[in-house]
This record gives sequence, C-alpha cells and structure tokens, in this order.
Amino acid sequence: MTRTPHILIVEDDREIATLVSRFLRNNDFRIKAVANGREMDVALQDGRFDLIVLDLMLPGEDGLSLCRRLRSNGSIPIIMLTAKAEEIDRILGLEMGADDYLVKPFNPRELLARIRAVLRRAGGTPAPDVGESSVLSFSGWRLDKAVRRLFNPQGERVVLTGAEIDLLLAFCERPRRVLSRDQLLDLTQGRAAAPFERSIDVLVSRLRQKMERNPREPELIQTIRSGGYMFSPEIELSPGNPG
Amino acid sequence: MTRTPHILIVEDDREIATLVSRFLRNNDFRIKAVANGREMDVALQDGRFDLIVLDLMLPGEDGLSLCRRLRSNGSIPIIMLTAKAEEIDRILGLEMGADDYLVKPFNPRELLARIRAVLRRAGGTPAPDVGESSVLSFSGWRLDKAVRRLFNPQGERVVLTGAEIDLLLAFCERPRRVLSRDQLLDLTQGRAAAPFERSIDVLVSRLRQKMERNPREPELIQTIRSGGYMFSPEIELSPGNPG
DNA sequence: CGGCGTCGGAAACGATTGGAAACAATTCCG
DNA sequence: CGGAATTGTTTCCAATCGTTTCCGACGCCG
Repeated sequence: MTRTPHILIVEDDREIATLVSRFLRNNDFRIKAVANGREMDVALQDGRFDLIVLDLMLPGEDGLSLCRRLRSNGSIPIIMLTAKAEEIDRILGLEMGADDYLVKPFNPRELLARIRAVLRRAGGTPAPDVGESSVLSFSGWRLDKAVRRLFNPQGERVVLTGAEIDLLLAFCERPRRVLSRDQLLDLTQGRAAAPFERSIDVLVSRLRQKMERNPREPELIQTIRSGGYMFSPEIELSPGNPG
Repeated sequence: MTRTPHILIVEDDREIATLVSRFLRNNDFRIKAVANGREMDVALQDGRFDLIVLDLMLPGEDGLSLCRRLRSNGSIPIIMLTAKAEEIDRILGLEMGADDYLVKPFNPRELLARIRAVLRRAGGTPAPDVGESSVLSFSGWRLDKAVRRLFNPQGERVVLTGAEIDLLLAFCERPRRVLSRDQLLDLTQGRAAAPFERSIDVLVSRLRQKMERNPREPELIQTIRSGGYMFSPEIELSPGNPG
C-alpha cells in the first residue's frame, strides 16, 4: 500500500548521522545518509526520496545553498538542522523555505514527530513528478505525465499499463544513464530488489514489445550487460509536433 | 492581491491569548481570539480565516475534537498548541491532521515562523484554498463549492450525490497527488478504512460514470495500482466562462 | 575453435488488484 | 409510515504484474 517513506539525511557529523539513521530505521523509514552536497546530488540522481533532513553547516556547499537549489528544482520536503537556536532567525530571514527546523542537540523522537508531520502535510506520495509541463517527448514519441498516456510518432495512442508507465517515467527522468535494476525498482516502487528478482527485466521486455520497431534490436532502451539498462533518446520538454 | 492573513486563536488562557495576539498583530496579521469551541464556531460563521491556532486543552469540547470537526468540514490550516511534549506523540498517533504542532511554553517568534511556513505552504501549493472562492474549475468543468453543483464543459449541470461531491472536493484539494483509499476515506468521512472495504472504489467508479468521456479510459481520475487514485487536472481558481 | 558459466529475453503461470453489477442497508422526504 | 434515492457490501471477472522456467547469447578460458 503506502510504501515506507524514503528519507535522505545530509549530515557530516558521522555520529549524529548513524544515531539518527538507526533510530529512524527502527521506526519504519528507509534511510540513506550522506555527508555533503556532492554526495546528496549523487543520491538524488540514483533514488527517489520523500523528504530530506539537511544540516545547515556542511563542508563545501553549505545547507542554505543546498536548500535553495532543492527548492528551485522541485518541491521535496526539507527539514533543516542547525547548531544554534539563534540561527533559526537568520534562516527564516533568508526565506529559503525549508518545511521545518530543528535545533541541535535534539531528541530523535522530536525529529521523528516533525518528519511525520511534514510527510502527512505533503499529502500523498510525491506523484510521479508531474512537474511544470506535463508533456514530454523523445524521438517523436509523446508522453503525457498527467493522464499517463503515450503516443507514438504517428500520433496514435499506445496503451501502457501502470507499471509500464512508471518504468518509462523513471527512464525519462534519467535519460542516457545506465540504471541498475535496483535503481529502477527503487525509482518505480521505492523498494529494493529481492535476490533473483527479474521483474524489471520482464517489464523492460514488455515496454520494448510495445515501443521498439524491432524488439530484438532495441533503439530506445539499451541493455547494458551486467549493468542494467539505459534509455538512449534525448528528452525534449516542448511537445514534438504530432503530425 | 495578497490581503493580510486572518488568524483565529482558540485559547482559554487569557494571558497567552493576549500576548500572542499582540505579537502577531505587530507582525501584520489580523487576529481574532476566542476562548473555547463554541466561540470558535460563532467566529467561523462570521468571518473567513486563513489559519487556526488551536489549544489542545480547552474547557468544554477539547482541541482534538475541534480539530477533527474542522478537518471534516474543510481544509483550513491548523496549528496545535500542547502543554507537554509527550502529548505530541499522542496527538500524532490519533492522526487528526493538524498542519503543525508547538509545545508550550513557546517563543512567539517560533509560532510566527510556523504560521508563515504553513501559510506559505497552503497558499503556494498547486492546491488553491477552496475556501477563498466558492467556484473552482478544471479541464473546462466548473464546481461550485458553496451550492455543491457541478457543470460540465458544455455548461450543463451534472447532478452528483453528496458523497460524490465530497470525494470530488477531496480530489480538488489535492490534485496531482496519489491519494490512498485510506486518505480519501479520511478526507471525505474522517474515518479509517475497514479491511476489505471497497466503498471508495465504488464511489470513484460512479464519479467516472458521470464525468469521464470514456469511463474505461479515465482522464480525470487515474487509478494508481496498489497505491490509490490521482486527480490529474490542474485546478484553476478563476471560473471558466459558463457559456 | 569449443566448452562452460553467466546473463538476459521470452513465454507460461498464478496471485493480486481493481472495475462492474447486483444486492442490501440506510437515509431522506413527504 | 412508505417509497425513492443514496450509499455501502459482496461477488464475480478481467487486467495486470511478479515469478518461474527454459533457452539462447555472450564472454572467458584453455
């Protein structure tokens, strides 16, 4: 049903990071912890997260800057951690729009409560990001994210099932990158792969049947042996001419 | 355009009430303070409010009950005040859906920050505050919230039953989000789903029969398998030309 | 060049999920 | 009180999706 929320912690103090991670894991969250902005970017590329817990003081790019960047990109909920109470005023003054704030040292239960509140507020699952434009296109194909429909270069509707659309959306969000089966499963279902699991393979096969000119020689979805799959087309935001 | 936000404070401790009122007035809010649930009801009859600050412990009907009532009526943002930190867990456990929580004694600046955050969220999100205008529209449809009537893009009245309208309103308040059946049931009736309950499914089906061009291939209400449903259109506040 | 192990594609199967229809309970209204 | 409208429940069925199995493709090694 509602899958377990996936939370990304950006915190350079290893002790706090492990403490919090463990506590939250014990409370039914999936946790990934990273130590700085660069690692955060990588993590965001690889997986889908429901909420970010962000330390203000970080080596390299600091939390404020990261927060602003995240905000300009999307609407993922953010909880900020600060070392000093006085900082909160400064943060608020800067209006960088975190969803909540917490002063260190904090009780993990407090963080837990805030996370739950923010997640509940955010409402449902962060839907397959129906961003600004709901239509994207690639190699003549058009994909309408809002109504989850696909049209081939001839403008005909190609009916996809829900899981197929989810997978295609995951590919479209990360084109021209090798994605492991594990990543794809995380992106589409927010869960890890069981050993011997082949469901992504099957789904790719079904997508190919419906989309590839010749499924034996795929042009859109490439197989990367012992690596995963890669979506090769370039994504355009403005919808291609259907004619 | 952005008028000064109007805030209703429900707090029986006169000292806190005046203190907070004065502080918030100094920060450009319009404030009305009342001491219990009955007065709150009267105030809500008389004026429009953008947010309610609600004390948990109140004489007569307590804050929890009030909160649930408010939630079942509309989507006005609520911030709850509690006397003890431990209560937060209890409140969260009860899932009555305030937008934020604050433990007494609190710094008024903290309350200010929370209010701003909640308002920003409520105002900035794609979900417009249905309370503002009584008419909202999507994909050519018009829904008059005040008289609970729906008109199709041709301007013809489409008769919906009460439960159908409630569900449609819930969707309109959270468009483009995946909403679980549990959430939908909570939003429309304020109760949890029993195991094997299918009533939301049936209601969705009935809505589709009345609203979708082709109910077999829904454009407005998408099924998200093993997740729930998603209302895909964008909500506009200015009503379309009735034609 | 050929054998072997690994990897991925395809097909078949079975479990889960959601749509639809029929029915029962409840509410509404006079 | 009675009938109609409304709403929830149950049942059946088709679509969907994950699993399993088999087999061919590929690479590594001698």
